[in-house]
Amino acid sequence: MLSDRQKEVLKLIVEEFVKTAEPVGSRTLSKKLSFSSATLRNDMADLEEEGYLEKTHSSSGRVPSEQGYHYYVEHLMSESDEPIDLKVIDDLFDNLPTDKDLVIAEAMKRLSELTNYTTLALGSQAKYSTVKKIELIPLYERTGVLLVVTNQGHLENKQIVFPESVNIDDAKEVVNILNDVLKDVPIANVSEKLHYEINAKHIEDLMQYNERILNAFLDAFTQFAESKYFLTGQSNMLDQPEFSDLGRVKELMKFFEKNDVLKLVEHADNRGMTVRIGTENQVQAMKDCSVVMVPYDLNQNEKGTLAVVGPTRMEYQKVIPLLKYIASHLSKLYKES
Amino acid sequence: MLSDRQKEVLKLIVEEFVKTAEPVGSRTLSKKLSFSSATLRNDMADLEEEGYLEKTHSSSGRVPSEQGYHYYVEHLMSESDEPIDLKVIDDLFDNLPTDKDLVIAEAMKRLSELTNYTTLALGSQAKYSTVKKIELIPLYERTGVLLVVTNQGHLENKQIVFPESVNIDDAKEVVNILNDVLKDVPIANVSEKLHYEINAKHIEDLMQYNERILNAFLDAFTQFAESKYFLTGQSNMLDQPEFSDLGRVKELMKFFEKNDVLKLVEHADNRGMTVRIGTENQVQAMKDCSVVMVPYDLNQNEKGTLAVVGPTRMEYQKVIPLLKYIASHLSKLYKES
DNA sequence: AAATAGCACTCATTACTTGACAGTGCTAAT
DNA sequence: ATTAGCACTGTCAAGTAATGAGTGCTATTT
Repeated sequence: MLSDRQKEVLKLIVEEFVKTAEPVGSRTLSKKLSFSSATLRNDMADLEEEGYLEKTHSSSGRVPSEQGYHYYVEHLMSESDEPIDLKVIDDLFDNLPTDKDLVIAEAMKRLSELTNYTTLALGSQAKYSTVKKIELIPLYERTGVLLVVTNQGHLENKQIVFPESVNIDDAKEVVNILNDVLKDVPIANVSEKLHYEINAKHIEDLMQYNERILNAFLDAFTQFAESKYFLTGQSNMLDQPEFSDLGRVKELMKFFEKNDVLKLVEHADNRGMTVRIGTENQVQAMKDCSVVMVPYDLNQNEKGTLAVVGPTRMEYQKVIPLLKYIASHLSKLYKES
Repeated sequence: MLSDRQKEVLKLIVEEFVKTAEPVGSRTLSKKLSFSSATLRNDMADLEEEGYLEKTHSSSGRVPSEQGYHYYVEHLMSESDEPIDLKVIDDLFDNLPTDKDLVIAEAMKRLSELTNYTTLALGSQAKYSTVKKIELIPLYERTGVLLVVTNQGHLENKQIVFPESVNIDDAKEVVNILNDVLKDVPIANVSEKLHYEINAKHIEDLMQYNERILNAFLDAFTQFAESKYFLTGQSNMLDQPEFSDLGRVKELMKFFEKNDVLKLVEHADNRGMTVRIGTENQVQAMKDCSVVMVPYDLNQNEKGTLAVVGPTRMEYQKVIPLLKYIASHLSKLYKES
């Protein structure tokens, strides 16, 4: 068990290190706590033994370990002294853009500017919704736009060019049949359903020489399955002193460029905040980074995720309330509509 | 005027420097050219005086100047010795995805992998096309998706929530009127036209208490005006030795993250290749970078732009033919449909 | 028993020096 | 016109030394 003073020491070390990015020594602490540096050195040695602190080298000050950060976030963190400025966020929700995706994107952009970290948002994932309507909008004799709309208002579109053998009325006929067959079918089951019904409804031949439409159609569904995400403020990380090493920077930027970022928010607790610190992220490039995730409601069944990616030495005090604030705003927004 | 030998010297220096990123000295050159180093030193001094070469410090080898690169690209560059591998590109155009935007994105992705530089593509810009169809797809009693399709097959959609005072039939009525009024109107003129017609057609009151629809609608047009672009392989630049300096890296990454990248391809010659070297890009962060741009046909009136962004020390020999090859493929693709 | 003062010791960081080396420009010889 | 030879210049890497922040331990004080 940690003594009260040890807790206080740990808290101060985390906060000091977050602020300065320099290992914290006993002298610094003794200025804030009315104990001599020797006394605090003993506490620090104990905290290190228990795994809450680390040294960068044998005669350096202490730095919080991953365990130390966790303990801080879960037990020691208090309300920030300077109250957080929510104006920029409130302003957005007071003057909502009409496009919901834009709300998320903009909120996360502002969050990333406010915190100087990178933000990641997972919006509503089309793959969990059902087909509402399929439509073919003709443009010219042989081109048209194929639309698929889901009950959640997601939309995928494909421009298609018909082969000469197909006239637009045939194509419309196919679309009508598809509408009948696929209405209210969950996106995930479309492919299966389609194969089954193509036989049952004897539209096989119509489909066959309309292969192009079928393909465009299947393509649209494939794209639904890809989850869209918003990643903002990648370059903010470059201002963090932990990325003063070129190798690290490369590694991180390449990681951000890959679509692997989504792995970061996998298996997040979708009922409350998740904090993953350093190596818990299971990604080499992120071993000095923390990810704070908060779920938000998209509708009764579905949750999205908002996350902040920063150095382990992150201003948790500031990030966590901000994230929760935005998540609750978004949840409310989706509930209303 | 440059003597033949001087041209040869310039060519070799450019190619050697492109390969090694090290200033080229007279000894290196004399191994490839059967003249003594002293002779070549004289030529180098002349080339420097004429502005084709530079020194990094008083006793260093020579490095091409911006003018030197230009001369190389315009007069000295020859076919690459090792023929360029077009397999990866051909493969894409042999197995076309149904979505055209995807073709561009994928082509540029492959180009960026092939060259290890960053690529930038400007696709067809909706703002130059005309309104083909406006549609409202109802989802539930009070929500729907508003669609605008252009003659080029571009599409913008907005999910909208009606105020209680509006029923969906009213909304549909508005959409019908808009369809009449805006059909074949260029996107750029929509706003003007709309204001004029709202008065003329006496739909003012319908519109007024349907403000939300009108806004969603105007939003859709605003989004059309934003040009979409594809930027790929940003982190490739980090492997270039010119970006071994953290400050530079930061600057570049921040530049890529802003939407300013489009400035790079502004005023490009849309009839043929444009090469902008170093400071010609008018962007601080790009002062050691070159941009090679090639236009491609989207249709009779409209051109897109493909560009490669790399260090000034770029493999022009490899990049230029590849870019042209992809541009011609894309032009053909758009012509067919 | 808890807290503190004092001291030897450990690393990291910075500044400075040095030698090796790759290259130049110039002059004199071919 | 070309080349050999040489003095000179700047960069880079390795080595050295001084500085300083911080620790652990022990003996002493409260």
